[in-house]
Amino acid sequence: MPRYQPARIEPKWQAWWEAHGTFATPRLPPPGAAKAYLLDMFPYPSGDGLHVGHPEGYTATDIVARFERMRGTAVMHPMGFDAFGLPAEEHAIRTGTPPRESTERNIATFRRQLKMLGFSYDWGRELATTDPEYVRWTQWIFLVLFDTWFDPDTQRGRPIAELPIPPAIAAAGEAAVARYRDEHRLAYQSEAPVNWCPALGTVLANEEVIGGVSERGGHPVVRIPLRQWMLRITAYADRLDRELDGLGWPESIKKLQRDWIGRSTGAEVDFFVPPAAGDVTAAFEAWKRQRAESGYPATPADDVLRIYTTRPDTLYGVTCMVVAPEHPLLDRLTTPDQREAIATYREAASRKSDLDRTDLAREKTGVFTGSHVIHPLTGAAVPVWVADYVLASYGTGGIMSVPAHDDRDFEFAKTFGLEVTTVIEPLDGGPVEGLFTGRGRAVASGPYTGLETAAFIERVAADLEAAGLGRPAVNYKLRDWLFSRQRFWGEPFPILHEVDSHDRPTGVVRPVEEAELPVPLPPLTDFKPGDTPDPPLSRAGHEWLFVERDGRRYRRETNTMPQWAGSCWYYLRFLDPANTERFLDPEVEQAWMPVDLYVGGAEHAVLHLLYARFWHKVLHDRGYVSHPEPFGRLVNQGMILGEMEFTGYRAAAGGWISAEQRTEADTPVRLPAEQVEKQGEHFVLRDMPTIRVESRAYKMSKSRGNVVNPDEVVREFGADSLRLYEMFMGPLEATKPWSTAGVGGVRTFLDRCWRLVVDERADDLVLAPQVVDDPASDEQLRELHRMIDKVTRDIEALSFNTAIARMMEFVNFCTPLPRRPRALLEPFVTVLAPFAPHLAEELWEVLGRPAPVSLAPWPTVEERWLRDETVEIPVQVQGKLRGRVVVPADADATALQSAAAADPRIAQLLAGRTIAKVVAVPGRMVNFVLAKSESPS
RNA sequence: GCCGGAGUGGCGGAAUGGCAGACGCGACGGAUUCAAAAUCCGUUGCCCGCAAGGGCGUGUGGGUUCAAGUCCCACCUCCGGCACCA
Repeated sequence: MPRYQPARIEPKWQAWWEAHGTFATPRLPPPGAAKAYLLDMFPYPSGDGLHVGHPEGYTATDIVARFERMRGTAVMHPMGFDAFGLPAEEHAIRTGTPPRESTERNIATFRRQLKMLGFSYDWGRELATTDPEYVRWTQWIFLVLFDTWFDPDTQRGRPIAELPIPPAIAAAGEAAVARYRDEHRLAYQSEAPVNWCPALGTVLANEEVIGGVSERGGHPVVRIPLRQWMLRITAYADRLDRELDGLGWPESIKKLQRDWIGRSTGAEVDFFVPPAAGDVTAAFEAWKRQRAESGYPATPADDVLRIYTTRPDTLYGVTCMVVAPEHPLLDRLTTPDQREAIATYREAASRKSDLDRTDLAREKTGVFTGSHVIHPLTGAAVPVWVADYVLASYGTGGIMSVPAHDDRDFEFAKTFGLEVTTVIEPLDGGPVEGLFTGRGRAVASGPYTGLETAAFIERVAADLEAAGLGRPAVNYKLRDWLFSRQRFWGEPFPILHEVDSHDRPTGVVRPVEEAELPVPLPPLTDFKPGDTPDPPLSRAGHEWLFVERDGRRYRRETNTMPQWAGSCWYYLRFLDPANTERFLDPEVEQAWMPVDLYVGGAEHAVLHLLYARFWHKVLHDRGYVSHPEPFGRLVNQGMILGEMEFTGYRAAAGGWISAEQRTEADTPVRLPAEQVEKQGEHFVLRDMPTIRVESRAYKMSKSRGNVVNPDEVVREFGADSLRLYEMFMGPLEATKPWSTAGVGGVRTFLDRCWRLVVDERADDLVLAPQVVDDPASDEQLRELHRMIDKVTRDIEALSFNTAIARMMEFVNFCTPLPRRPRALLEPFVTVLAPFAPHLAEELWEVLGRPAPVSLAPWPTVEERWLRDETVEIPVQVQGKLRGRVVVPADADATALQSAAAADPRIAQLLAGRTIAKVVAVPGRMVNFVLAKSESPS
């Protein structure tokens, strides 16, 4: 009884492929062969094992990989693990198990599950970001960043040794030069405010802080400054933005990245801060004269309040200035009688996380500093306020407030009763009362009155620059990348801090020699965070912590890198995973890069993809990689939701309550599909049709209990069924709900494929008696070649659902055939192979062909079988379908028309009518348009 | 609020401006069977009709076109993301 048993054949072929090295990739593509680098976003090996979302993208790339291999392309298709990360560390804190142990266990689970699904990875290239050899090169790349400065003139990263040293610095000695270099490196240290939660003893990410307290436990969080490693990604902001242009990425993802980078153009303008005593006008005039001579300074002295605006055309509408609570000039601007109010406000602001401060629902707050600055164009005195809606970290940390033409300024002015001065009118129509944020024409703007926004901006920026009062400027929302974490389970920084005889840092930093890499994690038994934001590594033994070099004593950097570090370059290491001499052989890099197809979830649209592009560009600038961009084509697989659910609501008082009337007090109850029916737009209870029921699929989650486990699906249906189902569900990029019945459907299809070839009633595994060596008929060949053609084109377009539908049609065509020619079945099995590789290998063997079908040549489509001799053409009268005629495939418009007119039914409809026009599209359709008022009734 | 994406049978979904609903699930009917499972064959958008046939139909309202799910305008709903960036 040889039925289709995936549990028997799947492990068999997985073992076969492994034993024969079927998917091992050579170091370089063979001469003359095309190459394809097909990459999945490697998973974080969580303790829960694989989720059904993982195999969706993995199957898609695997089908392409197998397809390309069969077409003779050299395929790079690797897999690895993004294994540093928080969950392993928290598990370690709870259980005392070292993170490396649990991580290795989880990787073993993931590896087993991935192999169970028959993906054609070259497992010889497997890597984990936690492998000491991998960490070695991650640290090495950090040292490249440390050794690089960004030359704004050429827009490229260059070796720090090439950084021009200003004469004044050079004259100040070696220490000053070293400091100057440190300030220009792409990896640099700075004091940055972080969210410190004393109760949890850890620093939290912004996302982990809600309403000023920790997400977990609800403990207070304070903002404290901490010395952090930063990466100067902002230097590359412009290139990261512009170089998205040529990429084959979804436009939506490009836009997300552009919005994240947030490039805006406008102008910087200096407002004069008058001296506390003396003649303000005279001082202002003197300042202007001085500026006209010296020009606009790159960094503002403390006699000006510098602001950035995207709308310099609203300069005449400024009614106040607002600075961030952290603004450096705030002390100087605060008058004695306002000192206390300002101090209180600042203190309150410092306690808030960024998240609270940007809560839109909140009323605007602020305090007047008591002082005024002088408007550079009008000479008017403008009051200066402090408010936390202005962010210290963007632009200059201060703004000019134009209530008439900016939402936030308008709201602020309303709250505090400040003046609103209209200086822009819409191009169409007259003045607008109150707020108008659009572009338009300037009014009451001195010499600029009457200019339209664009012209105004251009002129005023040029005038300001000529007068040394401002200049055109570009700003980015993107901030430098805070790169250090106070965590154990991450890559240690290959950095040494010089210490004095009392182990106090001298401020001198020294990179670890390349030959000494990797810097290993120290052995620790206690991973718990402490009472201070000191990283766990600071509790390492002295033998790890302190080292001597050239007679000086150093303490190791005890922060670790964030999880993103490893995923920034893994796609490069896959190409040359065993190289002990360098991170990647340039010959190999040039042969395989860039990645031709990168598939993964949209949750990485910004961070991972932006960080990886940044590192790649630095490596490119420094000559280590040949392409400026790593990922040529990107596709995001859609999310797989849980099964569709029907939810009714039980009223607190008892009985059902209709879904649209429910309140928080009513209890949701999950209903079986039989109790529900559709009525018009909504689902209702079958027994009580007045009660509406919600129908929706939800994201899979443990708490909802709708998580589908791939192990169970494979056990019940087989890996090929899981692969095929996930591809058949719908378009790769769409969000779609899981349906176990649907898995059963594709399993039935695979059963039918099996029976097409195998005799199920025999005792042994033998060919079905219908399988014969007859030549295939013309009709059969047409069916076959059309199927091959469609599947080929659909794989190229990643439209796997329709490719599978076409294969199903082909099987439906073959099943009733009493004689099934091999010439039909063998090409079908090869076409099936990328989708259901185990079944295809087994059928290939039953057909008596030499394994593996996985490397058999992809069948060629013969054009002549795609053409029909006759076609059925729809005939319309007045655009309505009224009949069909069969005509030769090459019939022209005239022939079509006469054939259609000859059809009895059409002739009857046309009898006695005046034909105004006939539209005949050869091979498509015929439409008779009747003269007006003559439409048949 | 802003920015994406999507609205097509009971469900998942097909459809270069040219026969709406391919393919699958479910449902119904038949064959097979002592029976059931499995399998095979068929029907299945809605309404009227015994039928032939006819009418309606791709979120809503308008428009372009011989012809619109597809193009244009306005709106509604759902999903996802961002969110005081001056």
